[in-house]
Order: sequence, then structure tokens, then C-alpha cells
Amino acid sequence: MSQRKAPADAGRATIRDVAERAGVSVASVSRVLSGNYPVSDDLRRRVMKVVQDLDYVTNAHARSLAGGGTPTVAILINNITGAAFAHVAQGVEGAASLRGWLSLVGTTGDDPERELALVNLMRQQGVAAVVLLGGAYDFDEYQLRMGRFARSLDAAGSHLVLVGRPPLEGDVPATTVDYDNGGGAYAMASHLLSVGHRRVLVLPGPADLTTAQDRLSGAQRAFEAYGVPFDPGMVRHGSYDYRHGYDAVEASLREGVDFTAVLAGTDVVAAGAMQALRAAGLRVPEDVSIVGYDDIPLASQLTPQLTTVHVPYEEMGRVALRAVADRREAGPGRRRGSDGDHLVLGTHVVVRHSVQPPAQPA
Amino acid sequence: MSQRKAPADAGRATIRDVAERAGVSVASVSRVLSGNYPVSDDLRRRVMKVVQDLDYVTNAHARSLAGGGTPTVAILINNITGAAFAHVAQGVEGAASLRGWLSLVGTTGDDPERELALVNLMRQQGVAAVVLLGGAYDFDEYQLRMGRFARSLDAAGSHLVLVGRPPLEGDVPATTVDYDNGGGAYAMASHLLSVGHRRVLVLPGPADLTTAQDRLSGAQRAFEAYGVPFDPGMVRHGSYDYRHGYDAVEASLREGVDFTAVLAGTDVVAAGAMQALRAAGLRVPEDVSIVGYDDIPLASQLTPQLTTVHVPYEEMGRVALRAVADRREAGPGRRRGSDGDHLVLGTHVVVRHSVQPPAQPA
DNA sequence: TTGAAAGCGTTACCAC
DNA sequence: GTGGTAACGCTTTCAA
Repeated sequence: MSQRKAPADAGRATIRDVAERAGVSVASVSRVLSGNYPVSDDLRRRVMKVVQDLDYVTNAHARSLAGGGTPTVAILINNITGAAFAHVAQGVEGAASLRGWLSLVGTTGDDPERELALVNLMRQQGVAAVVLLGGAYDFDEYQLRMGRFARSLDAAGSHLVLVGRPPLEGDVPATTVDYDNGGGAYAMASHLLSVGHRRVLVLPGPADLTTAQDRLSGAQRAFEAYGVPFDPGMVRHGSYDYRHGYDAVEASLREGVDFTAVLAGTDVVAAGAMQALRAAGLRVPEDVSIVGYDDIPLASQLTPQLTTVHVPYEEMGRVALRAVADRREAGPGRRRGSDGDHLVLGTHVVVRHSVQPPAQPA
Repeated sequence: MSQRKAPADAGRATIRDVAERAGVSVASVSRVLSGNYPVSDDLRRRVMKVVQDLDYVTNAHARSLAGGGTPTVAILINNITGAAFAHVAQGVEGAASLRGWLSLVGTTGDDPERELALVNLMRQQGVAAVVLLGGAYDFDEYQLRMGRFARSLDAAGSHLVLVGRPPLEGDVPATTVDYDNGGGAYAMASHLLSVGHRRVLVLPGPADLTTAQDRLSGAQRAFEAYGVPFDPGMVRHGSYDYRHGYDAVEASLREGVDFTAVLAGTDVVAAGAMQALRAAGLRVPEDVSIVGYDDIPLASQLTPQLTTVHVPYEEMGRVALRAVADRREAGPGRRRGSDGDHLVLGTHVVVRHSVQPPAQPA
């Protein structure tokens, strides 16, 4: 009996400490704190007083175990550092905390092992949803992998949400929030073509990244639409970073490649390209035009400000969270389609100052 | 008896489902999974088989309740979107996952109410530590507030870590990981002065933000050291963003303020300043030199690349996590100093291409 | 309106 | 080695 651990001695105070000290039952304390049950004013006052005195907060783990608990979303990303991520995360986190939800963040570092470990970890945490961010490699393996994740999560009462990734094929319990990637690239390339560019250097990104593939094919479609032959030799794949933009342009210049514009797969790549052009004594946009993709803050901080494709990252985050919240309210079994949802948001070209008709028409 | 819920029917499978199906005791399953206890190979095989079949993962909440559990760090920030944050978060998250710890993220949006709510929420979650990021306003209130947080957290077996914020005064159970803010500003201003600049426009940031105050006073010290009178009229406070950099320079130019260099409180502010200079037909650094602070990726992506002060954000994150991990291993009661720790990392100037001696010596 | 007690899923201690 | 089983802190019927 007296072997029970000392009241508020070690560790945090428990609901029992509060109950004893307030001279009421544990159940009553729980009711007062949950607020979803009628209690007398007197009781409420007594309990709250003690809660203040003890600086008591509920143990979230115990609460979850017993049924209650704050819903939590997990955001998994390759690299926290990307600006695009930050905005999606902001969207998710904002929408989450608006509803009193919590957000967890994990980084995979592009390591499939780690991704799996994280998904399982999140499953252990009993998160309401796992949001996976960013493009994917290797389509087939990806489909298999995500299918497994989706089912595992679903079986555990959670849900998989893919943001900015290809939707899953077949009957898989997952939600995809996507943007019109190809459409944006199409529009961006069209913009370049419409002002007269014909020889454009294309830096789509990693060859095996779905996002990059979509952007490239969107651009190709634009060339076709304009009846301009698309020269595969003008395409240079590489990672989505500043370095690649710089190196690709520098190399092209060195090799004497003839181009009047650069279509970068990312604003950051565009920034690198711009720098390389400058280093070679070329002016932007007088000598060479440049366009990016993403419309992160950097785009408008460059000189000249970058014409690019706006991707509604933050909204995607909000939409993703809303999707899982709605689904959760709808209750189990009331899934939209058996194959999950696929939401796609629009993109649009933001015209700034990095494009100009080519000096000497090709 | 048979009223027990159906095995792996609703929700996720439990350890009991695994035990039954494997024909062993719950305790054995726990042992196999924890791995911290001798078990026969046969038992291990049997259990693992079922675990795979059922795609079972332990319930983290139950585990925490029962004693085990994954330590978790909470990172609280005003705004996820800042590049500096991303790097600190990366440092924390990286170091955390290295140790198998989890990271939670919450945004306060500069709202004290929300900050309090989040700290309490984290307390509920039983996090091992709460890491608060970013400068602070209103020094006295800040001290009081943080003191309260520190004690609450400490009483609950958690710990407060302040990163890039002023340390707490007095006997408060908190750890501060700081950087030599004033020193960096001193060095940066000295650099400007040493190449001959005398009339420098200073854009320190928000007047009431401690970070900005430190940077300003550091710069002032440099002026004193160089025997150059510091003109308060050349200081323009404002928020830490692109817009402010742009506006401040534009206004100064319009008002005919005479300056040969601008000392920006942040790389982003510097970017705005640079743009405004360009818009006014001024060249950087030929006509006006510019320096920033932070050394975020943007700094090297601008043209010309920005000379700035490197702040070891990611390392601060790592150090912060290491500090709490160490403290936790050391066990309760084995705190370093009764007033907590105060670690301060160094900063240094990164010379790039945005500074040049003034065209016409003042 | 309030109290008692049965879980929730794990871990860890105590027997065998 | 392995199996019981009492916590862990809370929510939620079920009674009163």
C-alpha cells in the first residue's frame, strides 16, 4: 500500500496526484480536463487549482493508450534543407496545428532503408498519417514499395499521403497530392518558344527522378506543339542543385554548344546557370534567357528576377492535411474511392525579368 | 472471456496477437523484440515469423508508458521557412536519428500564446528536450518566461535548450547553445573598415530582437576600434527580410544618404539591398560593397557572391542534441552546473566577391 | 454529478 | 530460458 511511489516526487505529477490533492476521484479530474463532460463548477475549480499548483499536464502516451490522444501527422522528406520542402511542411504544420494536431518530421537522406525504418517508426507512433514528400526514383520498385507502405499503414488505422510524387497504381489505400508538373513545364517552354527562342539548353534534373522526367516531357510537348525540333543533345541531366546548373552551363559553353536560353529544372539550378553565364561574361537576359521551376523565394531574389513556374507547395501541404483530416472524420470504411484519392493542383508561369527575345534569331 | 476483441481484426495487431499465434508468452515476444535479453534461437525464429506475417510493430505509446520508449526532441520555431532554421533543424534531426531519437517540430508564428501551448504540448508528449530556436524579443519578459519553461520542463524530467538565443540568468535548469554573434559582426564590420569604407549603411534587423542588437553593437565596437565615428543616422532597423533590405536601400538612395557599403543583418536582407542598388543603376561591388550575415546557401548563389559571416547553424543543432543526450546519459542529478550550460560556437567571415575598396575614399 | 474499476499494449520483475 | 503478472497513467463504461 505505502509502496506506491511518493506523490509528486520523482518525475511528473500524475492524474492521481491531482485527484488526491483535490480530494476527488481520478475520473473526475479526467472529466474536468477533457472538458467533454458535465461537471460541477465547484469540482472544476478545485481541480484546476491543483492542476495549476502542480503545473500538471496529461501524459500524452497514457492518453493515447486509453483511447484519447492528439492526432499526429508525420512528414518524411529526403532533405529538410530544400526550400520546397519548407513550404510544404509549413502548409502541413499550419493546417495541422489549426486542428490541434501535432507534426513529426523525419529525414530519409535518400536512403530506402531509412525510409522504411521511418515509416515503421511512425507506425509505432500510431500517427494518423504519413506524408511522403518529393520525387521518386525507379518507378516499378517505387510502386511496390509504396503499395506495401500504404497497406501497412492502412491496416494500422493510419494513412499514406504522397505529396509531389507519382500516384499509386491499382487498388491501394493512399492519397496523392500532386501538381501539374508537365503542364507547368509545357507552359514554361512555350513561353520561351513564343518569344522566339529555338536553341534552348535543357537542365531537367536527375534522369531517373520522376519529377524531372515529367518536366522534361512537358517541355518536349511544347516543342512539338510549336513545330520546333527538339534536340536531345541539348539536354543535360544532373542533380537538382546549384552546382549542376553551374557546371552544365560552363561545360556547354566550353564545348561551344549554341543556345539562346536555358530551361532549368529548378530555381536553384537556374541560379547556378545564371552564375556560370555571368562568369563567362554573358548577360542575362540580353545574351541568354533563363527560366526556372518552383518559384521559391530565391527566384525573386536573383538579379534579374527569375521567370519561373509557380508550384503551390504550401497549398499542397494544406490540402494533404485536409485530405487526411476529412477522411478521418468520415470514419473508417467511408473511403472515397477504393483506390484512394488523387488531387492535382495547378501550376502557372510567373513572368519576371530573366527572359527576352533572342538577340539573333536562330 | 470471448468478449475479447477479435485477434487482428480491428486496428493494429498487438503483442498478444503475436504471442498467441506463435504459441509463446507475451513476455517472450517482448524479449525477442527488445533484443536486450537472452532467448533461444527457436523462440526468436518463431516470433519473428509471426511478426513478419502480421506486419506487427510495437505500440510506441504503450512502450513509453511501460518504461521503454524512444526519446524525442521537440524543435520549436517561429517560422519553418527560414533557411537558418532548416540547418539547425537538420543538425538536430540528424544527430537525433543517429541515436534513434525522434524529432517533433512545431511553429509558433511569433505568438507567445502559441509558444506556451506548444511547450505544454511537448511536456505532455514527455519529450526528452525542447529546443527553442531563434532570437528573442523583450529581454525581461523573455527571461521570466523561459525561466518558467525551464523549470516546468525540468520538473517533468525534460529539458529546455535555447539555440541562438540569449542564455538565461540565474539558477535556471536550461542549456544554451549560442554563437559569437557580436564577434561575427565585429569581424565583418572590421573587414569593411579595413578596405577603406567609412560611410556604411547598417541594416541590423528588428530593433527589439536580441540577435539584431548584438550584431549592431558588434559592428559599433569595430568602428570604435578603428577610430571611425559611428553615425547612428546610418542605421535603419526593420525586419529580417528581403523586402526590408530593398526598401531601406531604396529610401536611403532617395534621401541622398551617402554611403559606400552596406552592412546587412542577414544574407536575405543583403539580397534585397543588392537588388535595390542594381535597380538604381549602381554596381556591386564597384560602386557599393555589401556584406551579409548567416552564410546561408543564398549567399553564394547571388551575383556577386556575398561576403558574409558564417554561422555554424547545423553544428549548433548537433551540439544542442548532443548536450541533451549527454545530460540524459549522465542521469538525473548529475547536471553540469546548477545554472545549466552555455555553449558558444565561433563565427567567421567568409570573403567572397561583394566587397571592394570604395571608389572615392571618404 | 461523481466514484470505482476495467481495460489500452508494453515492459520488467519474480517465479519456475 | 520462459511464463505469469503487476504496474505505467489515462479514459470510459457502469453504478450509485
